[in-house]
Amino acid sequence: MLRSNTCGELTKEDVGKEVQLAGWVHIRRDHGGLIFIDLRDRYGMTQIKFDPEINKEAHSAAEALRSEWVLQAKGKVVERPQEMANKNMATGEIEIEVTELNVLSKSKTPPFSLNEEKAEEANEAIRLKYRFIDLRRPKLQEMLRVRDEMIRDIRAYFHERGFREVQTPILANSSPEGARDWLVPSRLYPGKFYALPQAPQQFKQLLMVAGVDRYFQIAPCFRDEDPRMDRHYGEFYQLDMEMSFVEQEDIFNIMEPLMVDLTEKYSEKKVMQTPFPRVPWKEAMTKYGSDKPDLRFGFEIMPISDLVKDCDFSVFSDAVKKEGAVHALKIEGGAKFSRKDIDELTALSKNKGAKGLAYISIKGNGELSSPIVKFLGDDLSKKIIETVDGKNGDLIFFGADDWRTVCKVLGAVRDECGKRLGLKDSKKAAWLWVTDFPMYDYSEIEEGKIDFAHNPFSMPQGGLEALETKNPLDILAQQYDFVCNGYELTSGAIRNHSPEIMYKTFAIAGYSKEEVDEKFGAMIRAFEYGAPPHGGNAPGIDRLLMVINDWNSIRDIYAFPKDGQGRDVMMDSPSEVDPAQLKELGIKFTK
RNA sequence: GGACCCGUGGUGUAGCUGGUUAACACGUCUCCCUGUCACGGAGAAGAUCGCCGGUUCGAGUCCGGUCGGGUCCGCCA
Repeated sequence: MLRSNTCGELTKEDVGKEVQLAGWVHIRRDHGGLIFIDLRDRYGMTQIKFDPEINKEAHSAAEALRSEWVLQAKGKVVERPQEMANKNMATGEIEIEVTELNVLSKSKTPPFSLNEEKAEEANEAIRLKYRFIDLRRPKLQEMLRVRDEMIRDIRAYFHERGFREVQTPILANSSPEGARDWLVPSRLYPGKFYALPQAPQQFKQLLMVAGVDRYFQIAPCFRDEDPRMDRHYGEFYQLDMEMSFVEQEDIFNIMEPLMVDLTEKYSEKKVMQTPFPRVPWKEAMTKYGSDKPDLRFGFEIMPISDLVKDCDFSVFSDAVKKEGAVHALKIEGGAKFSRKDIDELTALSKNKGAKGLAYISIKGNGELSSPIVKFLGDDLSKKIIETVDGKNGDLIFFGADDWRTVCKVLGAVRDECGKRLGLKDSKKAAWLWVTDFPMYDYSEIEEGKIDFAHNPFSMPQGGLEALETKNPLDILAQQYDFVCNGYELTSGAIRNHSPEIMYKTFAIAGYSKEEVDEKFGAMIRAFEYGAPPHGGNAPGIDRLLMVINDWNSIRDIYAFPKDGQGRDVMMDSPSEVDPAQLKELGIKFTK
C-alpha cells in the first residue's frame, strides 16, 4: 500500500503514529520556513507540514510542489498547537510532520481552480472537457456517492422482496411509440438495424410470461431527443420493475415505502403524507390544472361554469355555451401581487393558450379590484367570491375556454403563484399517485383521429366490454403516474395481457391486426401461451435524484455528462469512423 | 425547426452616452517570510477584446454578417 490512512480520518486519537498519506495538493502555503500543504483525497483533507528543522531534504523538495500534484507523504501525526486548530476541518486538530516526500505524479497548472471559496466556477464547456478534474470536487464526489448508495439500496430493497434483476438486451429492436430511436446498423444483415431500447418494456412483460414473477433492473434507456439542461442526451437510467398477479394497489404498496426511504435518506426533504394521496387524473386536472401537480401548497381550482353560464360577461357565458368551462383559482394572500406580477402571470397564461387572465383582487379592506366586476355585476361577483370562500387579501383568477385549456392555464398560474409566494418548500416532498389516466385522446397530429393518450400496453378499465360499448374517449386505463413536487417521476400500469383485448385496443387507435402482429409479434405470441396478469412501473433514477435534491443540471447527476449539444467534449464523441468500418456495414453517405 | 441571451489575459468579471497606457480579482512566475489554513509582502509575465466587413478623424464600445457557447419552445411519458 502506498498509504496507511486516508486524508479524512486522522484525529487527535492518532497523535504519535507514524503514517503514510497519499493524495492531491489542494493548496500550498509556503512561509519560507514552514510549508503547509492541504493534501486532499476523496475522503477529506489533511494538513501536512514541512519543517526544515525536522527534515531539510523533504522541506526543500516541498518548495517545488504545485496544485494537483500527487504525493505520498510519510511522517508522524502531531497535535497542532491549541490555538492553531482548525475547527472547520475534520482533521483540524492534527497535522503530519513530514519526514519523507515522494512525488507520485506532477500536474500541469489546472485550467480552472478547485478551490471553491477562492475561484468562481469556470464555464461548463471547459469543466466538461476536464471532467476528470472537476470530479475531484467534493460536491461531485458527493453526487457519485449518493447515486451509488441509492442504487445499492434499491437493489437491496427489491432483492429482499424476492425480485430478480435481469439484464435485458441493449441491442434490441425499434419500438413504434414514443421517442426517436437510436439505430445501430447490422453488419450481418445489411439494410437492417437494431435499435437501442427506449425502455425494456416489452422484455419485462415477456419476463412475466416467462414466469419470473418479480423483476427489476437498473436499466439503461436510450432516446434520441434534443438535449435539455435537465435531461441527459441519449441515455439515462430507470429503475424498471414489473410484478405478476398484482393489482394497482400492490404496485403502490411496493413502491411507496422505497420512495419514502430514498427521499428521506438522500435528501433534506420530509415526505408530507403517507400513504401517498391517490388523485384521479380528471380530478388532478380540474383541481390543480396539471397531471403532475405540486401539492406542497393548496390553491385548489374550482369549476364555476354553472354559476356563470347565463351571466352578462360574454367571455364566461360564451365559453360555457361552447361546451367549454369556467374555473376559478383562489390564491390566498395573492392580493399583494403587484401590477407587474399580474402582467407576468397574464403573459404566462397566454403562453399556455389563454386569451387573457381575468381576476378579482380582494384588498385587505375588502374592496374589490378587478377589470371584470363591472361586467359580472356586484351580485354575481359576490356569489363567486362566496363560492370559492374568498377572504380579504385573496386573489381569484379565472380561466374560460375549452376544459383542457382552462386546466392547463390555471395550472400554470397556480404553480407560478406558489413559487412567487415562497410555498415551494425545499424541505418538503409531496408525493402522490395520479391514477385513472384516459386510455385514448384525440390525435395531436391528425384532426379527429383517436390515438393512445399514453402507453398502449395498459389494460383498459372495464376490459373488452368497455372497449366494445363505451365512447373511446371515456375509457380509462389502469395507468398511473408517480409525482413529487410537481415533477412526474414515473408512469406505470397494469398491463394488457390478453391478445383479444390488445387487438381491440389497437383497432380503436386505427391499427390493423396485421400491423399489430408485425410490430408487437413477440408479445402477442407470448400472450397466447399463458400470460399472467401483471403490472409495474419505472421511475427515472436521474430524475429522482434531481427532484429530491433540487439539483437542476445533468452535470450534477452523471459522472460523464454530454454537453448542451449532445457531445462528449472530453472524449470527442460523436466522431468520425474509419471508412473501412462503414464499408463493412454497407453504409455510404450521399453528399 | 423557432426564440432569446452571451463571446474581453489561464479562470471569473469591469469597461458609462465611441476618445488613444483595456481595469480588477484569482491563478502563473521570481524574490522575501517558521504557525498558516482563501497565509502575508514586493515585483513580473500574460489579451491584436471570437472572426469578417461597415459607419467614423477614431470602434472592446455603434451597425451588418459569420462562427462558437448558453437557455428555452418544439420534441421527450
